Amino acid sequence: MKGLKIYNTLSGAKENFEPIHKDMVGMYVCGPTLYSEPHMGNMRTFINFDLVYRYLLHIGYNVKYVRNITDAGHITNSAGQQEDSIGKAARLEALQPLEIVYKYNVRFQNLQKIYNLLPPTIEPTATGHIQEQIEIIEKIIANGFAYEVNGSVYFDVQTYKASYNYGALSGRKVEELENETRELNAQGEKRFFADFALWKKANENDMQIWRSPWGNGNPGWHIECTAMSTKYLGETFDIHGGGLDLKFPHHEDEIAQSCGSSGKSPAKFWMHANMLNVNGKKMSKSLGNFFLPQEIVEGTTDLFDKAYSPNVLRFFMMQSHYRSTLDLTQEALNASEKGLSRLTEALESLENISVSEKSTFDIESIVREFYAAMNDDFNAPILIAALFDGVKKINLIRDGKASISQKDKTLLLTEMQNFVLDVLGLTLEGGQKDNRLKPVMALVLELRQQARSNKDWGTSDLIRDGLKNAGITVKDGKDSTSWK
RNA sequence: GGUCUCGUGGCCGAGUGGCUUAGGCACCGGUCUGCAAAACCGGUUACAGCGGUUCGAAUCCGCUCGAGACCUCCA
Repeated sequence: MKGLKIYNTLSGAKENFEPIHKDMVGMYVCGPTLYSEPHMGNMRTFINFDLVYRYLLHIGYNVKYVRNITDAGHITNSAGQQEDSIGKAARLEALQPLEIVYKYNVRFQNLQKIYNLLPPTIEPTATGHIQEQIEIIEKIIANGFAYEVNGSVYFDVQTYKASYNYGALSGRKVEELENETRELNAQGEKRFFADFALWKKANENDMQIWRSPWGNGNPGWHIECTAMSTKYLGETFDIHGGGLDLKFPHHEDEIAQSCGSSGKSPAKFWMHANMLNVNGKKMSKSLGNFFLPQEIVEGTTDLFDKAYSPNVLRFFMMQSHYRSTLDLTQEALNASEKGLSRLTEALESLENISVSEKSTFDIESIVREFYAAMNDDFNAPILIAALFDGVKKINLIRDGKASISQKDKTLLLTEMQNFVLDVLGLTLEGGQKDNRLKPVMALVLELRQQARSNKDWGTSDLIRDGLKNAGITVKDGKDSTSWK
């Protein structure tokens, strides 16, 4: 019992978290569909679950973290766009689906490094698990919850509904689902409008086709997650996560598939990360209001007039709770940039702070706040507030207005580093100064100090302005001058 | 149309019955400083509206207005 509470979408309440197997946690998170570049909104979900992963590790769990890569079923043509006849003719330019996936996966993996995401234990692909998907479909059919029509297999929601609660996760009732006329040629094959495809018969245009007991085709939209989570984590595991937009139908259908095949609900805890908004609206490809994680780091997006480090983006996201929507604005990013800088600088100065006999503050209670915040459903904003409480104390001690004992200093330093670096996944950018630059700067600042001693303000300011143009800020302290 | 969520001070954003100065940024005042910046200290501004429950509500209930999500691939 580590005191962690997690909001479970299944129950709609925070519940005490106890893993199925002592000290072991199995976590599955729905990953990206790599038919195009992941945007910042996609990244928010992965960053939030990275926080979950990091905190679970920090409090001592052995975590198996599975996050899939969808590379089948959704990709119909080149780059997911309308294919023109000329492009089709040019064989060299026509990309195979897996070429597209590979291309964007390389970028996605790079983004994970840039944004300091810990790699999952495994990132399995849908195409690598076709056999497993087929086997689960066979089980579902054998249990009477699916039927085959014309080389396609559909999940039988009405039959399922008689034994299980379809809508357990999303709270939806089948009767209330919109029964709209959808322009799907398969619509006529379904016994019931809410039935969903487990296996689809191949079309002539399909670029990905596999053999199955029902003929050539490709897997349905939801079965891959059931197959891969079952394979790597078992029929029942601890946490299933994903974006809020996947709650229905994707996650609801995963539950149906698991119950329909193994008779067991897949996950004890369902966690949903909320959306990233731009001007109050969900960032999405279809709305076109998205930007790429790479663009914002490089400052090449039109939405902002400057570049921000991935560290700032991460910190910005950590300042809101994962279950809340978050509105991205330039002003908010600027606020995060400054706040983060104050936090990391305090952390650096803590290392060099001098100690006294006694502490003015109750350091242990501050540290307890860190854990209390994260134990309360990963409340990172509260954690950050507590960290800034530490910042304020550190600055007071540094200015000689308060004191800290060696023991407390070690405690505070260790825990603040733990939470800032390991849990929040931030990095100390200020600490990456070029070693060759250090002596040069020391020399330059020495010359400037001499000028200042001689009241030669012209030379002093010339140096200061020149350094500023070079991107180096000179900070005149009480006794010494520093730079960054 | 159906289901659901949200509306907090200039901005972002926690908080779900009384005690949080939440926090960050901005702003104002002060300290420091050759000046400036940076640092530091202190301070102002709030709970969409109306009604109800309660000794007491930003927090519970109802209504109104507004925003958004899902119902179709979607993090």
